[in-house]
Amino acid sequence: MSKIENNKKYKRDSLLDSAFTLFIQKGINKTSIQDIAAKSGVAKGTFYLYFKDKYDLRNILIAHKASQLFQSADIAMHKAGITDTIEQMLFIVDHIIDDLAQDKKLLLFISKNLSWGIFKSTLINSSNTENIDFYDIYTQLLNQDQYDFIDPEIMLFMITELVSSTCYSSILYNEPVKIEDLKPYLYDAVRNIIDRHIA
Amino acid sequence: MSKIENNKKYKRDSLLDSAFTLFIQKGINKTSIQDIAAKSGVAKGTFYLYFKDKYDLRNILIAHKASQLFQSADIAMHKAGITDTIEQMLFIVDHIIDDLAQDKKLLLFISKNLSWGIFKSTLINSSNTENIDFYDIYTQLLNQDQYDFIDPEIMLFMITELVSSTCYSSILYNEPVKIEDLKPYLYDAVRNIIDRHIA
Amino acid sequence: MSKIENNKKYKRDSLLDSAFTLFIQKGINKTSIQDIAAKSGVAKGTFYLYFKDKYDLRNILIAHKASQLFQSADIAMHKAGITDTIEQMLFIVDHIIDDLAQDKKLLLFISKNLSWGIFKSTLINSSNTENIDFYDIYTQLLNQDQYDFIDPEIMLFMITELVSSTCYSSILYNEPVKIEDLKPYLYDAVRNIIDRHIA
Amino acid sequence: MSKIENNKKYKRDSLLDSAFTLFIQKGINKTSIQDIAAKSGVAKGTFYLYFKDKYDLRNILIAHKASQLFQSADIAMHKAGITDTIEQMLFIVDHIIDDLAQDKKLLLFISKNLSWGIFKSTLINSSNTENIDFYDIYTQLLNQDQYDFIDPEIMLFMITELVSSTCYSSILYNEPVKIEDLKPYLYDAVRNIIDRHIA
DNA sequence: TATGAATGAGGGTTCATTCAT
DNA sequence: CATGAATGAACCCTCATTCAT
Repeated sequence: MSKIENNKKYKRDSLLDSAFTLFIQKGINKTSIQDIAAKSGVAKGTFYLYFKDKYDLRNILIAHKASQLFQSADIAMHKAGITDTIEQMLFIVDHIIDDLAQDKKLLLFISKNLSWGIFKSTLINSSNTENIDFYDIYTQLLNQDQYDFIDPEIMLFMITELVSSTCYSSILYNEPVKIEDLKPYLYDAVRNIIDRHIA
Repeated sequence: MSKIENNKKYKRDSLLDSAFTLFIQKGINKTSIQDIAAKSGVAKGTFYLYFKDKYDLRNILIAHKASQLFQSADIAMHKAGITDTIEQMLFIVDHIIDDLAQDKKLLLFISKNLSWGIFKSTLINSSNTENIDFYDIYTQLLNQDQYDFIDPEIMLFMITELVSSTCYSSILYNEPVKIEDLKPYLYDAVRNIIDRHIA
Repeated sequence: MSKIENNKKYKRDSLLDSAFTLFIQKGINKTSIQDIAAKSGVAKGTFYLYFKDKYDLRNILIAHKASQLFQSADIAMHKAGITDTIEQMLFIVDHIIDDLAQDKKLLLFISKNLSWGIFKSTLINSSNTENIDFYDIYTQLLNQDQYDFIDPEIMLFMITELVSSTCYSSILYNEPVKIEDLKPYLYDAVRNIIDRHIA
Repeated sequence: MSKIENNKKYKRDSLLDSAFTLFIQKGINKTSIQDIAAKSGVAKGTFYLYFKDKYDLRNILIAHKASQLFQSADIAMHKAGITDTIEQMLFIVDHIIDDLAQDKKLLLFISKNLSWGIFKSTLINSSNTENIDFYDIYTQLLNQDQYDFIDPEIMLFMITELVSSTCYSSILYNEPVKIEDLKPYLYDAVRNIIDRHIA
């Protein structure tokens, strides 16, 4: 990569980082392109050389951040040598929750912007080279031989929604209880959902 | 004087209705007060005679709509003569889901705006006379004698979050499956959550 | 005066009082007719039954307040039995300064709004019955027999402008010195102006 | 780059000029930013690239205009070779009065906006590089060796207030007499004030 | 007389987007 | 590639004034 290429990549990343911080601090609607450019130390016009508009940038950001979460969990899972599919799923859930509990800003951003629709279209079906690992995790879980799941996609859907929506309130506001206190009940519910889907 | 009072009530309702439609069509951020007033056939300034700003109106709308849902379910439940607490909960969930399936716009609006935090502060703890029934339902469920629930608030929280987040995707986009196909799995999961909370 | 007449007079005075307070607190530009009406406990429309607009009310207020100041000084002067014209002028100046030093709000209002132009047109030449005494004081001073003044109107003009403009800064902000410290120099200057106008 | 800088300076000056004219014609309160921008032939938004708001612009204008007056008088005074401090003061007063008599609009603007408070804070104590000459004049007058003035600041204050307030009415409205007829009396009064402050 | 609901013009301000440099 | 001055549409909100009651 040439020096110019490097410089471009650096500017793009800088804009992404700045936008991420500002989206969290003030919300996407109250964040102006001027704000993002200023925080990145570039001119307003430069923004348009890299992104179409604020929402284009946001979508890229979501895919990027969510993908990172799953990759990190996947790597840790393999390191831990877990092979049972059910335990793999629980490990990933737990790892992601812990990551988000550490980084509440990230949770705030992802929760406000990530739905199952985007989850599937942007991440799972993505041809985006950045997010390949993520697609792998998903298909590996669904097409494995250990268990014979009934409607595995519904199962994953319910788990995803239950976990993400309860964690949002619990991690960010400790409502109705803090995440550590919620976890036993939550994982119990998840296990039950899985059990009910085994043929 | 009654004529004027009636006229005011009519205007206020008209503004609420117009705003509701526009919030759904374009989202609250892209809806201007000008838009709302125009759709209601009143002048821009008139809006401010009834509401402080867009968000004041939204909060009133959320409380109103959500309260209606629960009241309607409560009434139907009593008509049906259901007395078992667990069956009551499932009946209410089912009734609300059916209402929302009929009125996707309402679902869209409520989902985007109703969180567990608002759920508790606006509805449950509300001293708002409009929403009294709703508070009653909640406390009746928690303080009944039939069952001895462990952490009933966590239980209700998990049920609420699981149901609301899965229904959003399922009713609106039939993703991953349509609501009728999701229901068996969903109610099964709900029942399991309840079972695990019985002492 | 009938009961209705009394009521009308009362409302008018109430509007004048409310406006005076608000003009001082927030300035005339930031005071709305709504504000004035609300403070008086009457409806917005009622304002227009008594005054043409905000500025109509203000002019009436100025004439009224300024006239009061001079009347009060005149009465005190006669009580004190001062007969020498020069001493009369100095007595009036001193009395008004003391009144304004006691009532800084009044000073603020009058200074911002009273010019020599209004002074003459509204007060001196006024056929307004409320301000008759004031006109008398002015003509008495000019048409007396004790002294033979050269250009007495210029003399009064210079005295009025010197006193009013220096007092504003001195009473309100103690700049460059407080009024008690300014007085000796000021009265000395006034006496000198008078002396130079004696034929 | 110099072209752009020139253009910016031109725009800024154009806005200042337009505002000045409008402030005089309609008063600052009735002058909208829209008006100023339109008169300058720029878009409304452009105004905010140069000034924070209307009052920011006004303050810059006052300092600028008042400073010009004193500079012009100072230059003329030195050209005339006047060295006696008392004569210097009278020369400056006379020069400024003549300038203002020629430019009634300027007088109108300055009178409505310039008080002793602003006089001191904005002009005398200013670190603004534009107004340095002005500060010099003031300190030179106060700290000279020819005369030993008692309370020189009070003296200057009284002269300033007397001159500015009488000139306003006289120049603009010829009330009570036109400025040429007032001058003899006024300068006589000023000389007397100075005399009484010599130790 | 008195009301106060309704109006809608108009103000200040922000900001996405363009384009000459 | 990068800039940032300029734009002007669009926003929110206030308020003097009117008029049906």
